[in-house]
Amino acid sequence: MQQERSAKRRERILDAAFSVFSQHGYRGAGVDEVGRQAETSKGGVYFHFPTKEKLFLELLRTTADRLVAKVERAIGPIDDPIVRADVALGTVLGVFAGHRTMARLFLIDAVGAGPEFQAELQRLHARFSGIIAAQLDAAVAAGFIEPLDTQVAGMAWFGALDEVVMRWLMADDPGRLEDAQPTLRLLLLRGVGVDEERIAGIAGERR
Amino acid sequence: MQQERSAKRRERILDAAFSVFSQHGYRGAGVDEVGRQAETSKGGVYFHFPTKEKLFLELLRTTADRLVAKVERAIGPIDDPIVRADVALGTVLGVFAGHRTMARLFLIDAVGAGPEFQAELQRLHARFSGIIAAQLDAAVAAGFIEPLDTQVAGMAWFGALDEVVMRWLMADDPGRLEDAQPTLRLLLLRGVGVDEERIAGIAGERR
Amino acid sequence: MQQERSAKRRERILDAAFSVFSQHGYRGAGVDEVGRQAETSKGGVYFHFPTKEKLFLELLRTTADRLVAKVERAIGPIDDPIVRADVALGTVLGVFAGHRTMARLFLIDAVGAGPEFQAELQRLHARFSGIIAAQLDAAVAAGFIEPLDTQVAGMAWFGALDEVVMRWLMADDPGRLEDAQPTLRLLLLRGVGVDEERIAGIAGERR
Amino acid sequence: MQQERSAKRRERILDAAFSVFSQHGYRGAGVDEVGRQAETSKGGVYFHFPTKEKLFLELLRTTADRLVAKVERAIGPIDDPIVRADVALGTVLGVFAGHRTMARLFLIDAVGAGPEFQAELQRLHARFSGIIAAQLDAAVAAGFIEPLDTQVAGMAWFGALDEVVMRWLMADDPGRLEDAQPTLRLLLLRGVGVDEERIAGIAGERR
DNA sequence: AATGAATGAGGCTTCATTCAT
DNA sequence: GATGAATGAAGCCTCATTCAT
Repeated sequence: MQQERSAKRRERILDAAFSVFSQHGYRGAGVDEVGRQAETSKGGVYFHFPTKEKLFLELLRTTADRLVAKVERAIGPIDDPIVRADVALGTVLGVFAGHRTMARLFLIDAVGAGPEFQAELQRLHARFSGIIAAQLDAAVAAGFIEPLDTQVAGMAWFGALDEVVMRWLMADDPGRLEDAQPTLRLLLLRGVGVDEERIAGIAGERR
Repeated sequence: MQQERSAKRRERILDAAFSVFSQHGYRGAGVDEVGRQAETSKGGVYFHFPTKEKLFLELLRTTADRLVAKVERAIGPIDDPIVRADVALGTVLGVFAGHRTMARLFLIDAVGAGPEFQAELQRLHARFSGIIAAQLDAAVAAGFIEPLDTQVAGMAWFGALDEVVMRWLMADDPGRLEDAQPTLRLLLLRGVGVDEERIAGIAGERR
Repeated sequence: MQQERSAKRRERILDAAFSVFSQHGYRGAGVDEVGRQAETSKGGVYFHFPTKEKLFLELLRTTADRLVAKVERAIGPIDDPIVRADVALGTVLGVFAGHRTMARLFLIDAVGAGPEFQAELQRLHARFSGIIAAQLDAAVAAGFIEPLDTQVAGMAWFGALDEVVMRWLMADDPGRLEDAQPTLRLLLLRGVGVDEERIAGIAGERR
Repeated sequence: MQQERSAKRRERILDAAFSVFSQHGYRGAGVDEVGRQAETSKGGVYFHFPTKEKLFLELLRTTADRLVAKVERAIGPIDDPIVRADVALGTVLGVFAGHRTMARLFLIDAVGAGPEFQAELQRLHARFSGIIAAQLDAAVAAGFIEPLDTQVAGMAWFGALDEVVMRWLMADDPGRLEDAQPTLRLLLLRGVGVDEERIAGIAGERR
């Protein structure tokens, strides 16, 4: 019973931390504020997490897990690796579009949290570009596209997505993030060598 | 004479600020440390710059100016817009490759420096993606590629570049950044619809 | 329990602030020193008061309240407005005589604390001279003295008192402040037109 | 020739110091600002005065000298000590009325300038109240008023004047300082025992 | 478990003073 | 004589962390 309560409190703190870190960055975020948003006290936060940095790390890990899980759920039932890559991209785009603050947390820095944290962030980026790269590898193996450096391609995909989202985040008059998707899809799929006909097919399905 | 000395000192401070901000981010950087690296005192920094934020802003502006100037010098004598875009990308890549710290400053964000700074950073990203977009517009006008949303394409190019550089920056064993260029070029040029033959031509010239 | 402790600490800080501000003036007082004298840390002070200025303001307000209350208690049971005025003056004189530092805080100014503070100081002076003026008004109404500008008279009384106390505060060999009271009383009462006989009566009572 | 220029520059610095100290108090005044208002540099100030405190002290002394000289010039041709006292008071009032800033410098503190300065300020107050006391002594000797503690009376006079001026200085809507003079004169002269008839005579002359 | 008071290192900034030119 | 760049101590304030209750 109390365990439950405790776990719930922990969760509330993570949620609050998410919100605060997203808005102020690691260095700018205050533990006080996290406590306040979690409807707890500063001491409460320190009961559940030994350190501001550990709190951030855990936050990053769990949030990343949720996001990766969501992507994997989305591409699970799909066979065509090209479509899988496209859906992965679209899913991430969609999540970010719906959660501006999460986007900031992931895409905007967290400089100042020490090397341990930087490593975690890198791992996160690597997971996403790795998912893309895996689909591209499969596409190469299936003969759908010519061989290429899929690692770099994965990074490029993720980076392109990242920038578009970031600019949208910062814009005064954002418009709809989804409007950028067709161009992005065309650019990226064509970039790795998918022929135009197939792209048109994919675009058609998901219109 | 003194003016010269003063100007030189100012420059030294900017250099030091560059280094310190790059390593610790805006919030994490200390004015004390900037002074120390500039072989000056804290007060010396404040004689030349009224505020930590203003110092950062000026740094950003002047560094951006230098970089943009370098890119424009590089593409100046070239006519073919496709080649220009490629050269612009290559130049930025090269500069970053030679200055890891500058790359961090530009690409890793600096949450906590206030909205004025965020705006400046956005302007910077916009300048670079704008340069790309301009070349793509010219290429469309010249009939080299099919029409597309060049704004989004510019962002995507810059973002792809950004991510590749970032990952290289963070890698334990970086390898050579230039090795990623052929893949990136292929991906991006093919992505906007440049035909493979022309890409091969460009790649050949610059090999 | 904790509330009590906290309140007590708050009080200790106010006491310390009182002492430090009195000795160094607003600008010259250091928050560090306030903490030290309160047997707390700088942070402790800032836990209870958001700002040096707010601390000063609160100090001023509460001390003024106490002083006014004391004066009002002293004149409460007295009917004759002339006597009331005299007692009010005597009370303030007595309090100052017993608390040199408080006197400095009230009478020596605190340039540099911002307009909000200046206003509060003015309000304080106005309260005291207002109390005097009220008694004089009553005395006029009762026909004990001729009509006169009681506002100016109140100021003059307070100012005369202020200067005498100040000089006593600053003197190398202060002597007893109370020794000045008979002269002051004579001067001020006669000044507003109280006849000598009545003055002698008052002076007799309180000798 | 150059001596003249130097002396003139010194004078300009004193003038500027006067203005700056008046506005910000001792602690709040900046040497930089003094230099700027004197159309000189900080270094220039330090060439003429070894220290901020010495500058302030000299300023105080010379300004006081001027003021005392003015008072003495005003009362010089007058014989009746009562009138002399009254004229002295009126002169000071008039000067303050015309120079709000000077008034602040003299009447508002200068806490924070160290004991040497406090002593000087005291000396200044003592000079003025001494002038009054001297006239009162003469009046006693001449049999115009009954004997009394003229030291205390002098202080009281100066203090009353001080407070009235201060309140006028701080008021939102000051009105004319001179309007307070009749009440003040009546209060103070009657206070020391001048009979009403004579007061009426004095007041009549100067109306 | 939780609270919130307390701590103290460290951060940005100001400013009196010095000194090379 | 004068300038203004430079110094560094000191000031106000923030905030991660600890701890008595």
